[in-house]
Amino acid sequence: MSDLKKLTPLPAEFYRRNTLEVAMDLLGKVIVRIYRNQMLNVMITETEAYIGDHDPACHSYKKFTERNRIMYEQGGKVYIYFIYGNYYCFNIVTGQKGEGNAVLIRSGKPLAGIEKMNNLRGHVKNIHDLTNGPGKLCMALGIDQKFYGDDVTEKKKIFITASKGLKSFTACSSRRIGLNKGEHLPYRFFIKDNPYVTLHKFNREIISETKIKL
DNA sequence: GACAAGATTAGCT
DNA sequence: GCTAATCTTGTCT
Repeated sequence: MSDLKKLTPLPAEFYRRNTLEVAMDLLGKVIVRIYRNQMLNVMITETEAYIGDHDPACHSYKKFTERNRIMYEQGGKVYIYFIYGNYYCFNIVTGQKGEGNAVLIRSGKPLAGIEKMNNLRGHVKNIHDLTNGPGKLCMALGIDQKFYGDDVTEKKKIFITASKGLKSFTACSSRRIGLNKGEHLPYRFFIKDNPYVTLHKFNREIISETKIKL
C-alpha cells in the first residue's frame, strides 16, 4: 500500500446513505489502521447490514441501551461490541442521527503489515485465515472496545479509504451468518470467488449478483 | 443479584 | 459437521 500521507478517509457523506448501499459499496474499500506507528491495510471483502427500523437481528431494534447508543449517531461512527466472551466485532454506523443502523465488517484481504497482523492473531497457518471473520479481523488489526465511538472519517488510528488497484468484481448478497432472528434478510454482501471471505454454506446460496466497475 | 443469550472461533471427529 | 470455551450485556426479580 502507498504512503500514509497520500491516503484520505472516505467522507462522512459516504456513510450517511441507505445502509444496504453502504454495505455493498464498502466492498473493495481499504481499512487503514495505524498500530503503534505501523500501517496495517486490509481490503474489505465481506460486510453485513443491520437496520434498526425493521431488522430483528439488529442490536438497536426497537430499543435504546447503553451498548447500542452510538448506533443512533450520524454515519461514520465506530460501533464495537464484545461477543462470546472472546471476540470483538467492528461496525460502522450508517445513515442519519436517530436511525440506529450499522454495517458489520466481517472479512478482508490483508494488503500491508501482514507480519504484524499474523503476530496479533497468534500465527495462523494459512494467510486466508488471517482476517476471514469478524472476530479474526479485529484481532489482526488490534481493534478493541477502546475504538467505540471513534470516527472513521477522521484520519486517526483507523479509517477507510478508496480502493487501489481493483478494477472490477462481482458483489453477491446472501443471508447473514450466525443469527437466530432476521436470518431470512439478504443483508450480507461479499466479493464473489474471493478466498478471504468467511467459509459458509451461504456462499453457495447467493441471492443476487451485482457487477461493480471502479 | 441472578440468569440466559449471543452479529464467534478453534479444534476435534 | 459438532461443540466447548468464555464473559459482557440486557432483562427480570
